[in-house]
Amino acid sequence: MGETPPFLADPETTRESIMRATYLALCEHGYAGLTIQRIGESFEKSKSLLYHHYDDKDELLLAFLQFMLEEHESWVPESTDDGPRERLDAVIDAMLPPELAAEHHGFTAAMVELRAQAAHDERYRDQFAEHDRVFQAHLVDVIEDGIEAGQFRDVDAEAVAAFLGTTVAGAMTRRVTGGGDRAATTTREALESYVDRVLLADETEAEA
Amino acid sequence: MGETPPFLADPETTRESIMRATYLALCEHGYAGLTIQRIGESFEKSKSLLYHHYDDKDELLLAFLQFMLEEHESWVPESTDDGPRERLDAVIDAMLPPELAAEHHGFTAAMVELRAQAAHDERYRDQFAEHDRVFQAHLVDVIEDGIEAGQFRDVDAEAVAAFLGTTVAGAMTRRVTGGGDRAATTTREALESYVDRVLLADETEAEA
DNA sequence: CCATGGTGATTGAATGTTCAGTAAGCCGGA
DNA sequence: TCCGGCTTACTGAACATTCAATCACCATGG
Repeated sequence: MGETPPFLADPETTRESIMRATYLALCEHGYAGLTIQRIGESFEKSKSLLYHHYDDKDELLLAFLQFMLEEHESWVPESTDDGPRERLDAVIDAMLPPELAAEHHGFTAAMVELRAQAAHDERYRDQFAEHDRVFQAHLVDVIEDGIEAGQFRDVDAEAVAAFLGTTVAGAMTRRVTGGGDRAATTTREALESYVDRVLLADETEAEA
Repeated sequence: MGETPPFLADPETTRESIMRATYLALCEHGYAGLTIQRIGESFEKSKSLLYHHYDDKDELLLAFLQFMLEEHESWVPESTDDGPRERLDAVIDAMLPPELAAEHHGFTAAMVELRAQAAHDERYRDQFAEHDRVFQAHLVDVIEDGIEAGQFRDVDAEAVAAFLGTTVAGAMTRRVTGGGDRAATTTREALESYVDRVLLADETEAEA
């Protein structure tokens, strides 16, 4: 424990340092076990300083989600070198890696917990709605590029992206709240076959 | 607010009454806002009596989940009259109704929150793993019946059921944590088309 | 008279939040 | 260069609240 994604490795401002501490505390204790005290313990400065920068715990966590979303946006490799199919696989891989490393597990679990807060808190709901929009827009991009490149069938990209996003969200949730990794791996296989069927059906139909 | 499913309508034992109170409090306040006090307020007897019947809050909630699962099992209509396709649609409808009534919304949201607890609590994880098993077994039943009846293609029922279950879980989650009902309705449409494609492909292939 | 079901007041711990105060930079003027 | 005032970063201790859990006590039927 103590690993962070690269953009959190060596924070330069105090706020970045707080984001890092929040990340670490979330991974270690989950949202349910997250207290200001615990964030303070992963923080080189004092606990009360958190209140100097953020009004309250919720504002801090919302800011954390916003921060992660922004970093995530500026982090997507955008490797247009590969073909559309490879790019699509890469996106799914990023959200649903075949083997969930121990450190990633804590963070994934915490994100599932955080998302659940959206069920009764509008601010979280807005935040995750935006997150979903960004993720889905990315999927739409990849799919439409594939269509223009003549590699994918001329499907409704929005609809396919929404479906993929929903299924991936379900698999992420199940992976950490139920049957374990098997839920994720079988979902990946099923998605492969779905993509084959729906997006690459040209060849399949040609075979028929 | 104040509506309950039929099996909770008029509790006969004190324990059933506690389950009912828990249900009502969960719908009204969500898991995040659920306190023993609030359960007590939806309960005709006193709050301390809860501790007479359950050791602590967690035991009560776990018992509640177990209770809901058992009632749900004994509640499935098993209408074998309809065809396999109709039965499958009915199952999906039950989990993902096209219009989420206000009262159902609170309960769905609470279940999403409750499931998120499984991310850091093994007892909840076991509970929801069992829930998923039961639900998926039901789907497998319907699919296998459809295959035997010659209405569905000879697919891997386990795999298809797992995929459906995951997607439905994702849609339920998104419905209450993000984009609202649109996530659920588009997912339903996509699932329809998936079922057409994967399970009923005989006719489609015949057309080709 | 005691076991079972039930009550209202109380407590103790956890935790978010505040606050008075210190240290450290910054800047314009003498 | 040094000084005074001003602002920002930061701290430790205390405060206020929430909430699960308990306790002493009551009632009623067998």
